[in-house]
Amino acid sequence: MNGQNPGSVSKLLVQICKLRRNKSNTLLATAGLHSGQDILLYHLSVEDGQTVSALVEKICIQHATISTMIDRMEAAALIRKEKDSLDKRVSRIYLMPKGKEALSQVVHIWNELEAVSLKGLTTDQHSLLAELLQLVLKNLS
Amino acid sequence: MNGQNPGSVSKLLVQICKLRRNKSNTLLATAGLHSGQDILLYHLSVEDGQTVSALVEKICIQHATISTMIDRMEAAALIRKEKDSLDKRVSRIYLMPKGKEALSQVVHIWNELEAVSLKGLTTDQHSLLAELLQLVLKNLS
DNA sequence: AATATTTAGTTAGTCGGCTAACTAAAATTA
DNA sequence: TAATTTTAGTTAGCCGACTAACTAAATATT
Repeated sequence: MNGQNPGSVSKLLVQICKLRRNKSNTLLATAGLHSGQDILLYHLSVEDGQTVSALVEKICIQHATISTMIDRMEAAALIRKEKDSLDKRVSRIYLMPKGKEALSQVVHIWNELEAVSLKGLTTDQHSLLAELLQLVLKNLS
Repeated sequence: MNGQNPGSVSKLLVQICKLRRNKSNTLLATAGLHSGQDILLYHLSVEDGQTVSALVEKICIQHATISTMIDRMEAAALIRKEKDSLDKRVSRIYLMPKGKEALSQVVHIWNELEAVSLKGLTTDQHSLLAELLQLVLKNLS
């Protein structure tokens, strides 16, 4: 199944994601975060007070998933959930001091992960990889 | 944070893995499998009757994770767990008919995922991508 | 105005993944 | 041989992710 041909890109992706995720988790743990919470905080840093639905779309996650996630992050004082005054169906999520603090560490963690992943690659290789991954991303979308 | 530079490979990887995983899950569901169970079955197809520890190493997973996974897959009649007669600590895992049947679908699913992911890429681009991902994988190992 | 439909989130239940703490058996070592 | 250490798996508890079924509120329709 794996002779001289280019090899399975899927398998490589699975392995890379597993390793990347493990590394990310251990780093995020030092910031008191769990896997995926970094992304939620990031989107709030771009725009605070977003609705749950808006976050769902940006993170590409299910309503059910983010719902419990938000509850846990609120319990951890990272964020705050508040009902919208006009539309009582919607909830808006706001960053809390502890969330902002974690966020500053998240940036470093992301930079470190990126640096480790691309160690030894030339700028051209980096660009090429990004381009090719863009194509793959488009194919899967 | 994201100007004209090559862009974050990490972000691309995260998005790709999320989409790939979703596609994989829906396909695997048609074979009666859950995420990750395909890989376990594959390794058993390479060598049946492996110990739990051997599978742990090959799949790069935690003992605890595979333990419950095996129980569930045994309950689903995909595999069978048997205590080794010589060393009573170890358990050996064997493919069951239902597992073999699912396996035949897994091959097709993997091929389809690979094809979808690489649609539109030339052979050169495919090779290049695999090479670059190999470098990233090595960096993360 | 009353009914139906769409939209926003939540809850229950399942699965993969992890860590930490544990049992049991084999292999070392004193 | 008896005590210690290592090895193999399990269990409990947590988190992210999903589907399916649900509540509640706003909007559309009749």
